[in-house]
Amino acid sequence: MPIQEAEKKYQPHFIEEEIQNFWDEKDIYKKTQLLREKEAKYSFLDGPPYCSGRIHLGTAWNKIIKDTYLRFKTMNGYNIRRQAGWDTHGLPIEHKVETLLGIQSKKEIESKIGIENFINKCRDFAIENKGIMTEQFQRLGIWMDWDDPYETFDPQYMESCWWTLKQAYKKDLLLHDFRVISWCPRCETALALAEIDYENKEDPSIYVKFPLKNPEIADNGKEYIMLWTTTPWTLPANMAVCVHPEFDYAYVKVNDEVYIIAEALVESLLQDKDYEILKIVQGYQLEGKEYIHPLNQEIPVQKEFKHKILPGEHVSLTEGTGCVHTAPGHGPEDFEIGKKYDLPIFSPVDESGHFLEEAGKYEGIFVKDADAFIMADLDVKGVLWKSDTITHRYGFCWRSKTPIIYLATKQWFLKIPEIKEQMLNELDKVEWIPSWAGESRFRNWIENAREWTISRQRYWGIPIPIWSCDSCEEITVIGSLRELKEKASQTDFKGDYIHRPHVDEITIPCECGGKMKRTPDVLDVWIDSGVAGWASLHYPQEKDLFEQWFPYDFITEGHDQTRGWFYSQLGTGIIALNRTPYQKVLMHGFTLDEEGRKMSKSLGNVVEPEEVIEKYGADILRFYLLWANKPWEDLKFVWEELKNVNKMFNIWWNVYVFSTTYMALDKFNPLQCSEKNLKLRTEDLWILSRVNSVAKEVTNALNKLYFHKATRSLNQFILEDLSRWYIRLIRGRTWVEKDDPDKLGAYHTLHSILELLLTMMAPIAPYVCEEMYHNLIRKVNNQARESVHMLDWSYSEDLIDQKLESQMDVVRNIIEASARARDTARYKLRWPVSEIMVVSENENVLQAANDLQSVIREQANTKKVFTKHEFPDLKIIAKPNMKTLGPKLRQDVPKVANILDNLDAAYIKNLIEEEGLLKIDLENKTVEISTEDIIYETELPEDVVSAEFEGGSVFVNTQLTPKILSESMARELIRRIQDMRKDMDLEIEANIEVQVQCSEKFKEQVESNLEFIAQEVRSQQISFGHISGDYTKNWEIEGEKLTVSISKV
RNA sequence: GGGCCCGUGGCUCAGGUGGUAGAGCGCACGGCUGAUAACCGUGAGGCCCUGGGUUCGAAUCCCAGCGGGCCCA
Repeated sequence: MPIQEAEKKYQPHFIEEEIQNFWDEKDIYKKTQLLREKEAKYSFLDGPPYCSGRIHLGTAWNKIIKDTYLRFKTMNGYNIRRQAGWDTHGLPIEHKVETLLGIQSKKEIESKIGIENFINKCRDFAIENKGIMTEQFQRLGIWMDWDDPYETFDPQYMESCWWTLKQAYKKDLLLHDFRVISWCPRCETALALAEIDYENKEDPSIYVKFPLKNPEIADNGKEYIMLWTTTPWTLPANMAVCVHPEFDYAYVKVNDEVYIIAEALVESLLQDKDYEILKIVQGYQLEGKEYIHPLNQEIPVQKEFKHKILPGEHVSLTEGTGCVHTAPGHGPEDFEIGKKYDLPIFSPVDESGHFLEEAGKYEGIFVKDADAFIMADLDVKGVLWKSDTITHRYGFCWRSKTPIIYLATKQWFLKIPEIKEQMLNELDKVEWIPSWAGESRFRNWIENAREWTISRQRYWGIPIPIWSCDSCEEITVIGSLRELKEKASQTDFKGDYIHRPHVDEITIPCECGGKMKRTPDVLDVWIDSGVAGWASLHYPQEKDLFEQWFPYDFITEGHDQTRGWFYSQLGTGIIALNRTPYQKVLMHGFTLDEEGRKMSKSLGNVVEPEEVIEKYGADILRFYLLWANKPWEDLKFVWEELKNVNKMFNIWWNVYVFSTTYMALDKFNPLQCSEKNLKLRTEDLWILSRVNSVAKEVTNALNKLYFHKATRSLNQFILEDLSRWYIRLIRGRTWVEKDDPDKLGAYHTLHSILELLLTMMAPIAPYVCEEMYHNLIRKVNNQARESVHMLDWSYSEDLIDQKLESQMDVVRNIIEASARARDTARYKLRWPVSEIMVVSENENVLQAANDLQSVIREQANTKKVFTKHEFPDLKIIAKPNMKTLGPKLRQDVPKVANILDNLDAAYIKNLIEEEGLLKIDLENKTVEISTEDIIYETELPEDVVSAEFEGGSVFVNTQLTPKILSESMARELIRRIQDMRKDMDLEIEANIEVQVQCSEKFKEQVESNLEFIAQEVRSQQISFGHISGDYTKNWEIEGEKLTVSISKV
C-alpha cells in the first residue's frame, strides 16, 4: 500500500485513541518487551504511588520521565522490567475509609465497624483507586506491566517485608523501648519523622515564674526562676528547669520581686519595665537549686517530687528566658535530660491526647484544651508573668493535619544510627543526577538520621511480625509464612490470615510454657515501600527474579523522597542485604503553578493532567513536561507555554501533511529508491547531516537524562531546519510534474529524515510517532517492525558533515541579509534581481557562498551570485572633518573643503596613508591635512542596496531590465492565479485554463514568460482577451488593472 | 534556626572553563502566501535579585543579605 495523504489537521485525540486501540488489540507492549527478552538487562524499579485518589500533574510528570527513559532504553536494545508498583497501606486510606463510613476514631472502628470489616473496606478502596489511577496513567501513554504490578498488601510482598524485619532482629537493629516520639492524637498512633509536615500555627506564648524553695536575695521570699513555653499543657509534667552552665544569668529586681533570667535576654524582656540587676552568676552556679512546681496542688505526683535546676547544653538564647522548662515525658531533648539525671518520665496523657488520672485536676481534658485551664490556674496563683500568642512553625500529622504532640511511649525502632556509616558508604556508590542530590542533600539527611519509629497503633498495614511471651520476656520475630505456620499453636490458616485481625489471633507457644502473642502494632508504611526492591520479586521466597534483576540500575522520584523512598530503601537495603538497592537516581522536581507556588487544593491552583490532555493531548503534555525545565528543577506549569509546544506539533504535522500529500500524489515508494533514479542536492545532504546531528544530541541527552536538552534540540530542528528552511528549499522540486530524479531526491531525503525524526521522538511523543510510522514506513514496507517502539535506536555518524552545516548557516545569513537589503529598497522578493554580490574578508564565508550558490540563487531570487573580498564599485567620498579643521583653518575652511571635494577620495586616502599627510596649497600658504581631518564615507552606485550579516555584506543589484520586469510581472500574475486556485479549493494537481484581460502593455511584458506561468499554475493554456471562465476576479498589478478568469479542466 | 536548589527583557527559559547579554512567546510596524491556526524583516523592551569582595575586567568566582521551592530543627 502506498503512503496516504495525511489528515490536514493535527487531531491528537483522534490519533491517540486510535493508537491506543492499536496497542491494545495487537498487544504491542507485550510484543515490544518480548522482542528484547534475550538482550542485556536494565533493571528499573517504579516508586509506588499511593493509591488514595487520582493522579496529579507531578505524578504524571514522574511517570512520563520513567516512560520516556524506558522506551529509549528499550529501543537501545535493553531488556527492561517495567513492573508498576502501588503503595496501598497506611493512614491516608484509613482516613478516607473512616470518612466514607462516617466514623472518626479508633474506638469506633473497633466497636462499630470491626477490624476485619474495616480492613476489607480499606483493601477495596485501594483496589478501586488503583484501577482509576491505572487508567489515568495509561491515558498518558505510560507503558508498564499494569496487569502484574506489585502491591504492598499482597501477602507474598508482605512476607518479604517480614523477612526484612527478621534480618533487623538478627543484626540486633530492632529496639523496643520508651521514647518520647511524635504522636498524632487524632490517628492515635506514633508517627515517624517522615510523616510530619510543618506549617505555621498560632500558640500561646507564656512566661511563668517558678518560686525558688530557698530564696537567696529577696527578703520577702519572692524569688523566682522565669521560664517560657508555647505548650502550657506540658507544664503538669514539668520535672526540671535547664540552664546553660556557661551562660550568664542575672538576678533582676522588678518591683518587689526577683527573677532569674539569662542576662542576654533581660533587656528585651523587661524593656518597658523598671528593673535593677542585683547580681550576675554563671549557669552552673544555679545547678541543684530547688524550686516549687506551681501546680503541685493540682497534680499529686508533683507534690512528692523535688524539682531542681539542671545544666543543659541545648539551652539557647534566641528566644525565651534562657531557663528551659523540661518535661521528660513531652519532648525528645527533655527526655534525654530526664534519662541523664534519672528523672521520672512523667507523661500523663492517653493515646487520644486526653489527660490521664495522674494528671490530677486535669484528668479527661484534651491537652490542647487544657492550655486555657492551666493558664488560668497559673494566673490565680500569681505566677503567670506574661501571656501572649505566637505564630511559629509547628509539626502536623501528614494526613489528618492534626498538630502533633510528644508523648513517652514504648515503641519499636530501627537503630539507624548504628548503620549510618554504612549508609553513607553506600550512598557514595550511587550515581546521582544531579550530583548534589546525593552528595549534599541526601548526605545531609542521613548524617542527621536518628532511630526510626516503625510501629504504628493502627489497622491497615503490615502487621509487625513480633510475638512476645506474656509470662517471660522472650520474643520471636517471624520471617516467613512458613515459619509462622510451623511455630503457631493454630493449624488452620485460611484466607488472608496475614493482615489484621486474623494474624492477631495466632499465638506461639513459648519455651517457658507461656503464650506468645503478636505485638498489636502495624508497620510504618515507609517500610512497605522501602522493601519494594526485593519484596516485589518475592525474595527470598523466590530467588530467580531476584538474581536476575537486583540491584536496580535506575530509579527516579521527586525531591521530597529524600526523606522518603530514597531513604527507606537505603536503610532497609542495608539491613536486609548489606547494600543499596539502587545504583542510579534521578531526583526530579515538583510541579508549581504559574506563580511558582506549589499546587495545592487549598490554594485552588491544581492543574489536572486530564485538563491538559483534553486541550492538547498526551503527546503535547509529555513533550511540554520534558521541555519546560531541567528535570531536577521545579517546573512552573504555564498554559501559555503549552501553546508553544502545540504550535511546534502543528508545524511538525504540517511538514508531515506536506510530505504525504506529494508522496501520495506521486505514489512515492521509498523502497524503490536507488542511487540511479534519484539525485541529491547539497541541501539534501545538509538536512541529512542536520537530522543525524540532532539524533546524536538527543542520544547523548537522553543517556544523561537531560530530557530538556533532547526536546529543545528536536524543537529547534523541527522549526528552524525542517519547516522554515528545508521545506522552503525543496518547494520548487515537489511542484515538478514529471518523475524526475531531482524530485525523487527530495522525497527520498524528506522521507528518511522524517523517519529518523519520528524514531528520536518516539520515546517522548509515543502516539503521534506511531501514527506517522504506520503511514510513512509500515504502509510501504510490510517487513518493517509492527510498531515504532520496536525500532532499534540508531543514527549515522557518517552522514554528519559539520562543514556543510556551518556553510548552510552562513548561506542562511546571506539570504536573510539580501532580504533585508531588498526591504530597504522596497524591492519585492518576488521580483528577481540580476545579481548579488557577497563580500567578505573571511575565506570560509566566500567558499560557503560559492559552494551553495544554487541555494542562494533560488532563495535570494537572483540570477547570479558573485563573491569578492571587497565591493569593487564602492565610491569613497572624503569629507572635511569640521571639528578639527574649523579651529585650525578658520576662514580657509570653505576653500579647503572645495578643493577636497574636487579631489578623488581614493587618491586622498592613498596619499595620507602613504605620506601621513596631505599638503594643500592655498593662495598664500600651504595647509597640512592629516588623517583625523578627513572623514571617509562610502557611497553605493545607483541601483545597489546592501546589508550586513555576521561575517560580511551583501550587495544587491536592483536594476530593472525589461527581462527582469517581464519575469516580475509573470510572477505577480502567477501569485494571483494561485490565489484563485486556492479560492476555488482545487486539488493540488488539478489542471486549469487561464484567461486574462489586460492592457496591451502588460500582455507584452509577460508574453515571453507564458510557458513559465502556465507550468507554475498547471494551466494548459493562457489566452488573452475573452473572459469566460468558471471563476473570474479583478486585480491590480503595479497600477495595471486586469481581469483573470480560470476554469478547471 | 540549619541543609540543598533556584532568582537573567512583560512571560518561559539559554548562557555560567570570567572578556561589550541571547532565544521563544507577547507587543508595535512593514512584508510574504499552494505544507502554513504558518512564515520573513524591523523595532521597543535587561542596574543578569540586592550589597560587598577577588580581578585590568563579574550575569559567570567568593562572602553576606533578600525572595521562592523542597527537606529538616
